[in-house]
Amino acid sequence: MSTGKRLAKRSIIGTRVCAPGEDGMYYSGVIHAVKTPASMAAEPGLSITPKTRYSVRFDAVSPGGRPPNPSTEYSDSDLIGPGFGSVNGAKLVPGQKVYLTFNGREIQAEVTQHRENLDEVDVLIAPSGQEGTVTLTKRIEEVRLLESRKSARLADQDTDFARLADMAGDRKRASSHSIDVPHVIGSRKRRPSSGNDSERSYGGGERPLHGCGREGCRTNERGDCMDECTAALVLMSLSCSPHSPHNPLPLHCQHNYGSWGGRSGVVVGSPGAGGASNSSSSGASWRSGTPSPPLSDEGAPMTPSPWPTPAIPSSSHHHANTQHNANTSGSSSCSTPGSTTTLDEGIVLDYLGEQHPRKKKAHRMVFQCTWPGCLDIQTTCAAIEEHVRKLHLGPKERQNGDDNEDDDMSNHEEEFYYTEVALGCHTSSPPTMSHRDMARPPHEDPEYQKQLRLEAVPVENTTMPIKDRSNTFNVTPSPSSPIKHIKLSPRTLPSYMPNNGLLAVSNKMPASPRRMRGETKKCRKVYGMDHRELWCTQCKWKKACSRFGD
DNA sequence: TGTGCCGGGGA
DNA sequence: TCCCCGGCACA
Repeated sequence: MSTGKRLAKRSIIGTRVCAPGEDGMYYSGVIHAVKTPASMAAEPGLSITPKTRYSVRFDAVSPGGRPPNPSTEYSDSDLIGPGFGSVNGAKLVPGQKVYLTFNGREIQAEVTQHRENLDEVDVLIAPSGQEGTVTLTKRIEEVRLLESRKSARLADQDTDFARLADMAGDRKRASSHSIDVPHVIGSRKRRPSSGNDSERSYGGGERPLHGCGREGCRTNERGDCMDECTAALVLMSLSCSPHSPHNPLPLHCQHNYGSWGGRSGVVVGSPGAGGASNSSSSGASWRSGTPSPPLSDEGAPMTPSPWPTPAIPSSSHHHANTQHNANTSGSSSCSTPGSTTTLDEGIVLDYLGEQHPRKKKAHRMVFQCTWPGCLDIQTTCAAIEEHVRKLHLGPKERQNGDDNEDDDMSNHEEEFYYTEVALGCHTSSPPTMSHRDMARPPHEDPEYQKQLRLEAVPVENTTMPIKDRSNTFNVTPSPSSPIKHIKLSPRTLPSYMPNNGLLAVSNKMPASPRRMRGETKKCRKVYGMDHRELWCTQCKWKKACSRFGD
């Protein structure tokens, strides 16, 4: 039975925190007692003073660990967690277990070195889907001592309390000894749109600094800019047609909907492949691999049919009837620039202004492997995929499973490790149809895309695999066209992005995960109350907008 | 006050 | 699971 009221604040008891053990490592646990001196102990959690001591019930520790004595009491400065200190101020010793977001999912890592002067930590990870371990250098604020256990829906938003624990903690309350009631899991308290909001669980923010130089593309104090840029650039190269011939969803949708190689329940809230199902209303949809919401209930997404679809009813002027027959011979993953991509719920991205799907390509495409250290070039899509598969991914990556989307997800990983390179083509950006401009998100603006292309050139002048291999983001050196093709791993999409994450790309990347109100483009605003039928399902249900969601 | 959307509930 | 909506947080 629900009262209909939600608690705005909760006791600090139960808050997950980390406390230092005798070995210098931090161990996670839950506050189970708060002791405030003198008269203020009546209401734990609300009467906290600098002298308050906290008892922590530590989680089970793996063999070899030396958790602190459970009877140890800590002051707030000892603890790391929501409402307490942040990992920024912690000295991480080698062997310290940390969590970080890698390829859109949270993984556990082990600190090998902490360079306090640089605020960097070297961590050892064993990414799923890869053999062996990988050493990453992370910013200290990118690692978390607490495993994120928030709901799936929240997992891709910045309310990752673990991050808040590590990040927001000191940023927000460093100046005060009085402990505000922490951000508690499940709390519906709105996130402040302050600086710490930039702490998103970026799916691919594993790279070191890699600024794109675009002002609107803030690097989030680190290198996460690439994700946003990449996502934005993908708009221009949605020629990354879905791999599976029978899977019509745009790439981002597929990946966000799909499963991600099922790590058995270690980490809740680590959207793997896409890491971006923000709009999931059930909160568990991506965990179960179930698309949520369905692609469209009124829109006209690309149909599974491999042949051209019938004309789309003109009930919506947003639904351009420019479906492109993507069933070109050969691998469907070989994209065709200029195809009109239908995004979520009927929104058609007519990127690059190409209105003529059958327009002959005036250029020749080759395919370049982007696996780190490998720049092998093949002339066919199949060849490069084979190359990637055999040389880099290994045969195990390939299993003949076309029976469901999940298989598609995992079976086409090679797609992410090569890039299509055009040799001497020219892509112009004619103005788009004006009636579509009416509801065009900024990223669909030809001017914006043009700007993106211009800006991408100096940054990615050569094919350059990025450290995080999932972000296979390449711009060819072709002189005639700044950007020919961009392969974007599904994991590249920032995890805060909704299912149709691409639509969320804006020419202004706000520091806040939520758009500022003024710039919010939600279905309600775009279509108005009068055209509620055009709203995305989520908006209709008063859920997080899946179309223009951020 | 309008908006976004969480959480819950009914069908 | 779909759909709706009360109500909270926020601008």
